[in-house]
Amino acid sequence: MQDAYGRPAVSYGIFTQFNECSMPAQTLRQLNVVQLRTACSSCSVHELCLPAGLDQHGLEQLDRIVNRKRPLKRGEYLYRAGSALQSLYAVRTGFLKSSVLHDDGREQVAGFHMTGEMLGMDAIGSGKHICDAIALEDSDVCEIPYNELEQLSRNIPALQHHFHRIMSREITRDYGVMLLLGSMRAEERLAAFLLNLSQRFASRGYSPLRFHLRMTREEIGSYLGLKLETISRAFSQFQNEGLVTVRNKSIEISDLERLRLLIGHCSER
Amino acid sequence: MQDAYGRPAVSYGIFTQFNECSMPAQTLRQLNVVQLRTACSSCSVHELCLPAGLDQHGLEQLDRIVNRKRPLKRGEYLYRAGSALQSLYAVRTGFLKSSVLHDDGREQVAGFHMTGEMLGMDAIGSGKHICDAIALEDSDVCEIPYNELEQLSRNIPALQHHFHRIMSREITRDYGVMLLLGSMRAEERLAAFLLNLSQRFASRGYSPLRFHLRMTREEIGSYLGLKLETISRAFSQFQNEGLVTVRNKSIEISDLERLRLLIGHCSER
DNA sequence: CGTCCGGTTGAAACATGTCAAAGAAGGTGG
DNA sequence: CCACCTTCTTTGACATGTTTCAACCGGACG
Repeated sequence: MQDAYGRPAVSYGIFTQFNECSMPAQTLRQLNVVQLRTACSSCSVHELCLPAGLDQHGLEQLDRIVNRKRPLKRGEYLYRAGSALQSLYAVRTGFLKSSVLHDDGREQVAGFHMTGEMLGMDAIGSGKHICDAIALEDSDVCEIPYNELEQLSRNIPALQHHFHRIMSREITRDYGVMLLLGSMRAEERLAAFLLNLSQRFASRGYSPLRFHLRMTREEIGSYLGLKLETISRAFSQFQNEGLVTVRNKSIEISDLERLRLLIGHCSER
Repeated sequence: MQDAYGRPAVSYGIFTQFNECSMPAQTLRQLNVVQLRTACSSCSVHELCLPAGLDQHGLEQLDRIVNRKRPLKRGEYLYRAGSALQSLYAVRTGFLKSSVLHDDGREQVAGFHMTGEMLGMDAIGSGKHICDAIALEDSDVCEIPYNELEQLSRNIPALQHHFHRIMSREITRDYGVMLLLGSMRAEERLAAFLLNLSQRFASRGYSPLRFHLRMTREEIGSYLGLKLETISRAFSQFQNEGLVTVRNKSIEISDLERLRLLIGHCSER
């Protein structure tokens, strides 16, 4: 069972309807209070954000600290640069970006976040977030109060280790982006970006070959260190070469292998 | 008391001589065994890598797990991409780089590391290092077995929190590099780089205005996503404009303020 | 003393950015 | 449900910044 975007239907309780109807805010808030304790143990995507080796007792303890935030509408901020660290967040459904703002107004998209991914670790160092996190579509996130996570992870080694791994993976991801920004040309960057998305969709049970971009060309460009026109041209180029079929924000990868080969073979820069 | 590079003399026991004389390797190794237990508590730079709130007991426990590695010669690897995670490392003296290698041989320098900075966190996620760490000058590092650190940090909240902060700061640093690579032009990048070095030297008690670069133009270029010729030209440009005086690898910043202004005011890219 | 490595500089090539115009998509309110 | 408005996207022509290629310099080192 899949939706219009080729996403497998994920059941996540009565929250589903919140994205589809427009309840008055008042009702919504009341329901949320009830929802605050929604259990990780019954979450359909918990294998994405929780350690495999977590036993029943550990799960229960975690359930006790994890809250569900009010669903975010497209364009809403999850947190803003400068705001104090309260919690880390795990994406339950939806799609977010985080972006760093330079003093002079330049924006650099630092990452895109999808189901099962964790946000907010940038704030642990200084106690303040250094980037904005913004929903690119209506999204639903779990909130993990940071202090309680730290405390709990002292008692549950598996959780502790898992948390370290998540932070470390953020670091390695960043290194990958640096490699991309520092040494690839435009088409390579876009190919790498598409392949990365493809792989992330695939590991969540979506099609690796057909997906919808949730972000604009400008946001892709910002992430890849390019202008939106360059992104647009690169897409056209890929399409002309029969690598992908682009129709607005829907992408179909026609030749995954050639897309892979493109990286590292189109220049020696 | 300063050395030829304007660095304050750091006393760190009998190890000092290892950098200055050339003992037979055999003798060296024997001495190292004795040195393995060199105490953090007596380390002159421990305020750089250890939490402020660590009490005497905590320090002693940490001393028990931290080893001193054999000093690295210039050009030696601390670890290589692909090697299994054993330990994290704190730079005691010296200067290292970490670099990611792309399949096709392209190298991207992901960071430079100086006294008090921690390396190796990239490996926690997968259990393997994803980058090479190479000494750019003779260096001396402390080795912190990762498993033991994880265990110890469960018992010492201050240590745990400190470790999280260090990882988080690595993430925010990476975001800064992404901003730089993604949205700055060549001269801005170099200015940002120099200012960053300046500030790091300053916080270690060295001069913020005069310092020696430990890396080549090519390594700077790789870090900044530019070619070595571009770095060279940018240095010449800065010199012509009276911003810095460059003589080989020695840098003197003549106009810190104008260097700062340069970032964000030379383009709107 | 010659060689090698790192650095500098110039000229030309090239990739990407900039500016502009026009078209398509998507959301909003009547 | 349509019309309008805004935002996003595409494409072209041109400008610009950075790379590429090549020559040369100077210091370090055997």
